[in-house]
Amino acid sequence: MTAAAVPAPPAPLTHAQRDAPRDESAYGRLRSMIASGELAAGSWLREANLAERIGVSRTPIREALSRLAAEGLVELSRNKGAQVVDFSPEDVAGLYDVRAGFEPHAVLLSVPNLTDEDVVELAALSARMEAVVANGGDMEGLSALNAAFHGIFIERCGNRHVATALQAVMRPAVVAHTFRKYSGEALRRSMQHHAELVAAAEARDGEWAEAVMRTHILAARNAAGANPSTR
Amino acid sequence: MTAAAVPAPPAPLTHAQRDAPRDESAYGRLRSMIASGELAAGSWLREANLAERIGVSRTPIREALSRLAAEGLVELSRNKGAQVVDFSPEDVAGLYDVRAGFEPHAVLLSVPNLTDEDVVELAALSARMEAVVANGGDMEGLSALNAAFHGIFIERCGNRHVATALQAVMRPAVVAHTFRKYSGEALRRSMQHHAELVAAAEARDGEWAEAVMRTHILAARNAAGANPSTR
DNA sequence: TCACAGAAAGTTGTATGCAACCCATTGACG
DNA sequence: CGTCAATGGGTTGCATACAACTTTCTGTGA
Repeated sequence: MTAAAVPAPPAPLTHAQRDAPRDESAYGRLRSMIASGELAAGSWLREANLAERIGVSRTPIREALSRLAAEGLVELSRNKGAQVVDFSPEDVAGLYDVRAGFEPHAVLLSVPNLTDEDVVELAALSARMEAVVANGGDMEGLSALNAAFHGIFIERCGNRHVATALQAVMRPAVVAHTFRKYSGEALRRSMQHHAELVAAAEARDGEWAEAVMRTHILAARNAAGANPSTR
Repeated sequence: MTAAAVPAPPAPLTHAQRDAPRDESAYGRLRSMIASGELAAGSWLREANLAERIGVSRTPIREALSRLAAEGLVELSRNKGAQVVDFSPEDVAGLYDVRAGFEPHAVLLSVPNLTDEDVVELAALSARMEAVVANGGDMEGLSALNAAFHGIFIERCGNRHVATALQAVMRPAVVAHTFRKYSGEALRRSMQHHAELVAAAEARDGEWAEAVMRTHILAARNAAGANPSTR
């Protein structure tokens, strides 16, 4: 990818950041229900049922479903309804393959653009994630922090459309699911990658950060049970 | 990017293909109105107004707008409405940069997977595009054919999420706008690229195709008035 | 027993009405 | 004259009602 000398855009917040912790909208509620597995993959989503569970009418449910469909989290069948997309191991592998091919380069571009405040925030997010892991749980919260961490690099790469493209393959549901499948060791290693990314960012060493990010994503692909040898 | 050995998925048709020529739904109508410039970039979209122009009630309009917002074609402001996103030259450059970094690799992966029928279809699409250019016009139709042409490569690359990610940066409105800005010479050169891609596909030479595609996209970036020297 | 037609139930797609909210104008007051 | 509050028009957000479609069940006939 050629470096686009786009002057830092007006901070297009990612979905994961904008409505990460508590989004009371029907869209946010549904998304978190999918991410948590409360709505199982492959299951049919009945609008009336969801409306009652969330406590709104069908109208906002329908808008949320169409938005989720555009993001690829659910699949709509005309006059038949929506179902949560079921990610096969091959699908998950494909998602991480795209990220592995894309995100490290975005990191390479972004490191020179990072402000001191960015680095401080990266360090803080890394520390918070380690704390969550130490307290042993809340994989959904961890997933949100992780999205914010990665989002900083992506937003600073100088091309806001990189975020657009990557968002399509950073499905919260899949990431949360991956975290849940992590072994204790894999989880600790993942946190170490974050710490090393912070170190590379502090050193403003883009190539180092690029390499760490590639490692990080390929390790995640493996932890998701989708390493090349098994498929 | 590592090649994902995903066994050709059940043909997830792209939006551009599924509803390219005539989509009578409110979503399709709105999308084509934006692509054609009938709804100017930056202008506010009033739901009641659109509903009347298209001849439906506000409900399907609202769903279409939220879907278009998820795709990044319009921007929603809560309680204020939607406006067509305005792509600055830097934005357009960023879009083509992402494509330049991504799509050639997808082509490299896809060429070995192309069936004879795929190659025939590619040749047919290329011929149809040349015919449209020879008849001198219908940039919207050309844009649809172009999307189908590129879509074949993307769908055959063995990773359906590549399509998901690329779709986010292949905005029909931008592509159509780029075509409109093409000079006659740039347009003919673009068609030549297509023909050369067909030749590379017939020869099953992935690296050749990859190189042509990279050329093709960078030429498009330049034609869009966004070559690096000018920004 | 099986196949098929018909009806009935359930679900989605659309239209409409009303409340909440934003914005601009206007008027009064300092 | 400038500032600020009230008010009105206009738009969006949500709830509800109804129409259209899909699926399933049931009953009849071979």
